[in-house]
Amino acid sequence: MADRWALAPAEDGGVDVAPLGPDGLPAAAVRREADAAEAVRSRPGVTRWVWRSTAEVHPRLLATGVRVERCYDVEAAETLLLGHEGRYGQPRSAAAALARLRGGPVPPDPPQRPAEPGAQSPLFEPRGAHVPLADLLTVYAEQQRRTEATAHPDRIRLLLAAESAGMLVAAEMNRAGVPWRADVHRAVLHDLLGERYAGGEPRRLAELADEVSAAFGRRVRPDLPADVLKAFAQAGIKVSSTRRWELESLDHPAVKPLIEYKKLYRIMVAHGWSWLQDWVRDGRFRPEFLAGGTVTGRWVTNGGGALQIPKVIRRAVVADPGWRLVVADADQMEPRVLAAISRDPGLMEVAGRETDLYQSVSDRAFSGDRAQAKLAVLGAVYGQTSGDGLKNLAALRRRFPTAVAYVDEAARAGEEGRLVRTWLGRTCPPAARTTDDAVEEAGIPLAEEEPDAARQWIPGYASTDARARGRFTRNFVVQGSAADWTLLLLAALRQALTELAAELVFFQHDEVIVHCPEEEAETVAGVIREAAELAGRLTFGPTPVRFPFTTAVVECYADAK
DNA sequence: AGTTTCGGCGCC
DNA sequence: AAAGGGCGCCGAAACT
Repeated sequence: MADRWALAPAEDGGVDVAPLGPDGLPAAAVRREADAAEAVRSRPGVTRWVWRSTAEVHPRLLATGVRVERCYDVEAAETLLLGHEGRYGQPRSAAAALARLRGGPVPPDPPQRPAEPGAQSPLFEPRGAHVPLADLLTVYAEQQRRTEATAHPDRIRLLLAAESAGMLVAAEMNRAGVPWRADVHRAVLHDLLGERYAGGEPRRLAELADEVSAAFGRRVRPDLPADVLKAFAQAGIKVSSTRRWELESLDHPAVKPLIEYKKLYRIMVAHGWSWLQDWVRDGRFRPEFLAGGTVTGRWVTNGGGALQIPKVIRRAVVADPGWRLVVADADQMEPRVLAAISRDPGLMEVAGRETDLYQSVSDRAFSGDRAQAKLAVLGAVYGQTSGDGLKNLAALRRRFPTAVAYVDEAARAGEEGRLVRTWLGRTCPPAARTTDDAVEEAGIPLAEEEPDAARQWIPGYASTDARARGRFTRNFVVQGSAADWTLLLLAALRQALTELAAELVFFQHDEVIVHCPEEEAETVAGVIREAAELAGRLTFGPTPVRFPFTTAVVECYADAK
């Protein structure tokens, strides 16, 4: 039996701790201790810490170098369990869970804190009310009961453990930061945008704006869509937006400089000099990674746009001297996950090899046209409803009927308003009904004059448009099950890296970056591959599907592809 | 003046 | 070639 302890910060700045028995209840009296880090450090035999919120506790442990093997995050678990029970949108704090148990008024969750440019990752984040240890354990015991009441308690247990592991990894990555060379970043910006005039736009942007204006024969601001649309209209060209793919089809001399301007302008505003000022300190880019930030289980970042770093800017991600970046990408993750969850015999067979899956699919169903095969697979996963995608989808269905039927069924379930789950049981929010219905169902008393407060927590993706919702749930089962797998991957990787100096510094859906001493790099690359296969077995059980990674050992992120 | 929404595009 | 899923971010536009 694993050695489980619970921990809750006390109001006097100390911490309450208690050992837990197999039933999840305290096996001995609660102890008040002065310091959370010391309380953990002095109990190296504990294999899992149960606490309210990893974001609240873990950073202060990390600050003193204390390592936690595993945790159970009660609020992360509450979010997942509520979703599984079809009660998405109800307040998910431990305090709210306790209030529901006791039948008292349920406190709303605190509002999401916006990004704080320049701030370190949040250290002593109070998000959620203080909950005494005894109350926390009441909630925990009830969560265990709810877990056992599900159709697949083993999967839910794994999901809760994986999500908690994700919380640990996120906190550790937030502390580490991404190695970032501000000088290289500035050089890239200078190359792309030219020198900056005081108070004005950079030289290259100014030149392109002049070219656009010259082409139209009047002054046009290329960064203002309304101005651009008007200019095209005056030139006798009808265009409904200034999206790039639409502009590209136009025959007009302004198009080329306009597209170039928009590309560079985008880089300047999203990852330019002010971004550098805000988010990079002491050689590290410090975004705040939020595990479980989306309904599919994908992570998000709060601030810094860390999951959208443009390719050209990756030049600035450089390992420390004597260190390397191990950049690892999962190969064709989504179709491999679809093979694992649908158990389609043909797709499992091609996913059972480590070779390019899209090529294998195209050999079997698309006469060797890899691009078409890839479009067909992604179209099936994303719910493509028109164009070549439909024709390709038919070809895919003939050869891999069980796989396509799996996502079709997910789409149908979504359209009919049924719950849809990932492999481990993360659950898609139910379809939106009217605001009033949803409010009543959630049991939240709401003043008549506050309809906006209700709409606020009805997620936008819970669309009332049945077809849009079908596309969402179709994608949800694949994207979400992939996220299940990546959480287990991160947990396994974190565990395996403890013996090394290496640190996980970046994670983006199907890609990880480990920063490590040069001599550890090959070991790390192997560790990632092993973690991926272990995660595959843990997540999906016995399956022939393989989860290969492409790994590159580089000094600079931009050289990984 | 402050807050929310929109348009467009970066990443997967 | 065409426009399907998930996000975050920015400035401008559209509001209170």
